[in-house]
Amino acid sequence: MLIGTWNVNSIKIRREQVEKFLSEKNLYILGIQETKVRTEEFPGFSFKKLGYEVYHQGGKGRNGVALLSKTKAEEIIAGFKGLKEEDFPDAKERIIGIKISLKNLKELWIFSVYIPNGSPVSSDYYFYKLQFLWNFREFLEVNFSKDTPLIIMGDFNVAPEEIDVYDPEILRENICFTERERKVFKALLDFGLIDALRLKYPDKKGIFTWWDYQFFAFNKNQGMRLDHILITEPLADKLKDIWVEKTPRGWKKPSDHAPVLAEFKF
DNA sequence: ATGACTGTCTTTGACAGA
Repeated sequence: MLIGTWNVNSIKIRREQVEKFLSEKNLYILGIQETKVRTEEFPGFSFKKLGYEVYHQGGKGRNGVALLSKTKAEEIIAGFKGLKEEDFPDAKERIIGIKISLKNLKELWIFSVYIPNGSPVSSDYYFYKLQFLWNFREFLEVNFSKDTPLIIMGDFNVAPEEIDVYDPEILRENICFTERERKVFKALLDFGLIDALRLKYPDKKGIFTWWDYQFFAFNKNQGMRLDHILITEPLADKLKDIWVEKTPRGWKKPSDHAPVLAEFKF
């Protein structure tokens, strides 16, 4: 079963690319980030006609997360499910989760998340990002355990390690690669989450999911690995392979992010 | 060279993104 995550940077601009991608890859589940439309403005019909159930939470012109699934959700979570919600007013535009039931796995939770960017470093917004990540860990502690089958995928806006950026010296303490962000991301993993790509390819260099629109960054493969698929231990031996699908980043009028796909044996 | 790109709205410039 193939699942994926893709920050599309506007579903209005990228709708046809997502349709094409879904048809070509026959994805079972796709998590989408940065739809940039209100909840009710999501073009659900385009994906329903391809056989997907559609779940979306968005905001006016920004944020917005969706899950497209071949299986109907049994439960849906939007945002932090009440945990310190007053401190994180945009959480419902950044976190969506569904519980589905599969033949060999009767309870699987899947999340599509879009962590705040946090730029500029040391601004109020930067500290909001750090607190958002920390609250996400608390949200997991309250609602799940490390033994729950969980797939948390999306744009975390953090490159965890030096091999996850094209040049750690140039980018050191730049947004998405500061010590503080990397520490909080590690703390999130300490809940019991595994970075699926590093489970399969612990040392492989040059794997990125985002490239700046400027500076011919994609042609030079000057990117960062900001989009992740995190899984709990019960799913580790079910992961067959995981990779970044770079092709859509080379299409005309691309998103600045490429999809990450994972193949599971469910 | 405080640049370079892209998408959105307060739209014909400002801003956010990463």
